[in-house]
Amino acid sequence: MGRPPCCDKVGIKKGPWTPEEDIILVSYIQEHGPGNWRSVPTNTGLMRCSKSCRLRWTNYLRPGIKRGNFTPHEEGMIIHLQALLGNKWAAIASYLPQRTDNDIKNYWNTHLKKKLKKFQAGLDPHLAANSTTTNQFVWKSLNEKSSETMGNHASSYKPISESQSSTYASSTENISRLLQGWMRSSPKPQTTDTTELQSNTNNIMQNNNSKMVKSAISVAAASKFGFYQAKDEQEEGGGDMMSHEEFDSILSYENLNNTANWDKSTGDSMPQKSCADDDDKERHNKQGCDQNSSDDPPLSVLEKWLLDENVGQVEEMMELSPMF
DNA sequence: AACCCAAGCAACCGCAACAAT
DNA sequence: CATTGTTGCGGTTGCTTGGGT
Repeated sequence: MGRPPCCDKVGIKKGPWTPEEDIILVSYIQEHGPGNWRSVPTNTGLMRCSKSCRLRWTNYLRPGIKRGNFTPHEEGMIIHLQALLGNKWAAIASYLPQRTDNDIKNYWNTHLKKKLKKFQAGLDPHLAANSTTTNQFVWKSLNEKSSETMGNHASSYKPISESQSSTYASSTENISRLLQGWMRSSPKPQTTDTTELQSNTNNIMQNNNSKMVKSAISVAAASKFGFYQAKDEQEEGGGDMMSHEEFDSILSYENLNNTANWDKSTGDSMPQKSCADDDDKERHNKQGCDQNSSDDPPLSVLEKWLLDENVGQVEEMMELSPMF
């Protein structure tokens, strides 16, 4: 009978995060950087446990998160990686740098499982017995299918490296979106003044933009895997966002200039916080900080194999599918 | 309009891994 | 080496929302 988990402590708030809490959290992280989550609730006054703060940051607030529909190619990647790695969502997410493990996990459980079942049901039993083979088959099938449905839109696909400015949402964009959603759902806002709140959000956004960075490994992976994204999707996401384009235009420059310092796994968006920082050295080493160095990233055998294999498959797919 | 149900997703929980002492 | 504290991960829950009746 040990002490209760931190989140069970009296006074710890649970449930959905409010925009105010998000702003407080982002402000704090912007100033101090992610990590040392233990101290976050204490220093910010947030009535949340450290785990909750970390989760909120990594899954929703950190810059670089892409939300919304998964592209057919992302689907394929997930299916393929799941077959290779199993339910290692964090590992899978590392190959889809714009997506969080939670997002991928949810998408797998709610969409892809069903799709796989559906496909497996119609497959040759010998093929279906091998999940890896099956999933790779499904990936191709799905892509072939999606290429049919995409039709003329196929030509509008382009590599992420050419359109990354709009694919990388800032943490403040996330807040903005949340704020708007929250305003929609709350006729009588809990805050004194939502205009002020939005103004605060904008301030944070502007401050945060200067620190907006992007993962070097993600760029490498994206270019190597040949991630593609539909223009339609970008446009679709832009409509409901306050000043989306405006911030995108700023981000596009910042992102490209801060590529090398982004630590995806910690969500560390602070370019000035180098990998050599004593505090984070171990964690960075463990989680692949070396990959941010100017040298070629050291890849595990599995990663090398995976990358090589996927390159082959992507190229093959690009040849086979009109989508690419 | 009211109710029911299923899907989707945000958030929580428990455990494992790791570092510090 | 053992203990303690912190962080990260994967499974699961439960709330919200949208569609159907």
